[in-house]
Amino acid sequence: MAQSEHRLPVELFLDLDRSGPVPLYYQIASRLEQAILDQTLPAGARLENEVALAARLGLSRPTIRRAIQDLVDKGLLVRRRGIGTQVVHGKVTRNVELTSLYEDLERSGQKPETQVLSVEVVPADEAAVEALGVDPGSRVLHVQRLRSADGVPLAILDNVLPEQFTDLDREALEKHGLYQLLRARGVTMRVAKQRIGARAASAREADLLDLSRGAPVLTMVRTAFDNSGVAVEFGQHCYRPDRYSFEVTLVDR
Amino acid sequence: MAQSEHRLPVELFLDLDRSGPVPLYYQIASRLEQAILDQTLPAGARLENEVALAARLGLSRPTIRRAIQDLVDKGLLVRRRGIGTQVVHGKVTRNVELTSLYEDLERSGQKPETQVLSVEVVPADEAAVEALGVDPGSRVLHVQRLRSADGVPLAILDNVLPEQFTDLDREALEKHGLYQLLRARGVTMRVAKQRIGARAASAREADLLDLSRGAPVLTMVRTAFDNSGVAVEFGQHCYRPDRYSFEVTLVDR
DNA sequence: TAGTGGTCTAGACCACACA
DNA sequence: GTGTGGTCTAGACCACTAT
Repeated sequence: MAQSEHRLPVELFLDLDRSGPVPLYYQIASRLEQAILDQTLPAGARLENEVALAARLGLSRPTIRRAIQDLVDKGLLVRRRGIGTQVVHGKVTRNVELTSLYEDLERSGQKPETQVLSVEVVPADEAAVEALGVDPGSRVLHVQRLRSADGVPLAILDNVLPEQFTDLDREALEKHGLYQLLRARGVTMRVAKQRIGARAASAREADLLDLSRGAPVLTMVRTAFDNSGVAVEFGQHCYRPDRYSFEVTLVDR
Repeated sequence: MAQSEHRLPVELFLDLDRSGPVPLYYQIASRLEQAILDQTLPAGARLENEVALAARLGLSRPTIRRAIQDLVDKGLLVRRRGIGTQVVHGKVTRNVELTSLYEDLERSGQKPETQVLSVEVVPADEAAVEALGVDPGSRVLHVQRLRSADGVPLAILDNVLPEQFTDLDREALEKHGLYQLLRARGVTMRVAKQRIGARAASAREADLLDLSRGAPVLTMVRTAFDNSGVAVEFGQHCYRPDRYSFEVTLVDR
C-alpha cells in the first residue's frame, strides 16, 4: 500500500551518538536515507508525523525536522501540510555535487588519468579578470589538461587560478585532481556557479578527444568560490557527450 | 574594504509585517537579497553577527538564521564558524529553477510560441513505465512540441504524461506551457530529476530546429514529481545550443 | 579571552487537509 | 473536529577563529 502509515522500527535509531561530533540531525538523516535506498521505506510510504517521531526518539521537534528537511532538499521526501511526509517515487540518482571530475571518476570506480597539455603563468586577460575578480594584469596560472578514464579521453579542462596558486607545477597536476591540490593548501570550496551547454568540437578538441571534427561536445564553464567568498578557480571544460553527462535534482522550496 | 564589518541600516527591516501570511524569515531574506543585488551589501562585506542582528530586529535567533541560510543555499552568502558571514564575490546568476521553458522565456521578456507536432494517447512503452512508474500497457499521453521564441525555433519537447492527463488537447497545448496546464488542474510540481547531455541532431531535429544535419544539440531528460511524490511528467528535450544553456549553482552543505 | 556560527531543547500558535 | 506540517520564541551549550 503506497499510502499506508509507516512506523519505522525503533532499532533504526537506537545507537544515536549524543556525545560524538556528528550532529543528531545528520545521524537521523543518514539512517532515514539508507532506509529509503534499501526500500525499508518503499516509494510512497508515509512517515510517522514529526511530533510523534521526535517523542519516540527522545529528540526535540526542530532536530527531527532538520533531518527530514535535508532529505526533502535531496529530493527523497515530499511534505504536505495537513497530510504528512512521504517517500518520493522514482529511483534515486546520484547528484552533481561540489566535487571535481577527478573525484567523480574515482568514486564510480574508474581510474582517472591526467595529461597536462600546458601550464604557464600569464597576465590575467579580460575573461579571467571578469570571472575571478582579480586585478587586471595580475599574474594568474593557466592550466590545460586532458582527462581520461580507463584509457579513454573524456574531457579537456581549461582552468585559470589566481596568483596565490601560480606555483602549482606540472608534476602535481599530473598526479592529483585540481580540487585535491587546493584542499591540500587549506582551500575549502563552498560555492560553484556553472553554465552547461553544447557546441561543435574544434579541430584540436576533436583530435584530443578522439572525435571527428565538428562532433558535438558538452561544455561547462564554472567559477568556484572558497569559504570566504573569494573566487579561486575559473574553468572552461568540454566533455565527450557519449561518456559524460550532468545530473541535477531540483526541489521547490 | 572588502573585509570591513557591515552594519545594515535598520530602515531595511522596519516595515516587517508580523500579521500577514508572508513568513518573517522570508521577508528578511528578500530584503537581504535585494541589498546584495543592488550592492548596498557589496561583495566581501561582512554581516553583523546573528545574535546582534536578531536582537536589533526584535526577532529570535532561529528566525534570522533561517533567512541567512536561505541566501547561503542560493550561493549569495558564505558562513564560517568563528569568523562571520560574508557576501560572495562574483556576479549573481539566475538559476535553473523548477519551472518550465515556457515560463523561463516569458520571464526573460521573450515571447514563447508552441507548435504541437503530435499529441496522442498510446499504451505506455517500457521507457514510460520505467520513468513514470505506471502500469505496463496503461494509457499515457504522448506529446511532441516545437518551442520557439521570437520566431526562432529553440527546442523540441517530447513528453509523456500518465493516464489522468490523457484528455489534454492540442488547442490547450498550443496556447499554454505544460506546467501551466498542470497547475491549472491542481498539480504542484515539487521535485524534478534531470540529466543534461549533448549529441548530434537527427535529420528531423535538424530540420525542425533549422540546423544543419549532425549539428550539436543540448539534451535534457527529466522526470518530475508532484507534492505527493508521484511522477507526473517524463520529458526528453533537445535545444539549440546557440540559443539555450543551463545555469546551476552548487553549494556545499 | 572574546566573538562567531553550529547545534539542541521545550515549548507555542497557526494554516491547511480531511472526515 | 482532529491531525498534519509551517512558523516562531527564548533561551542553552559547544566548537572554532582570532588576538
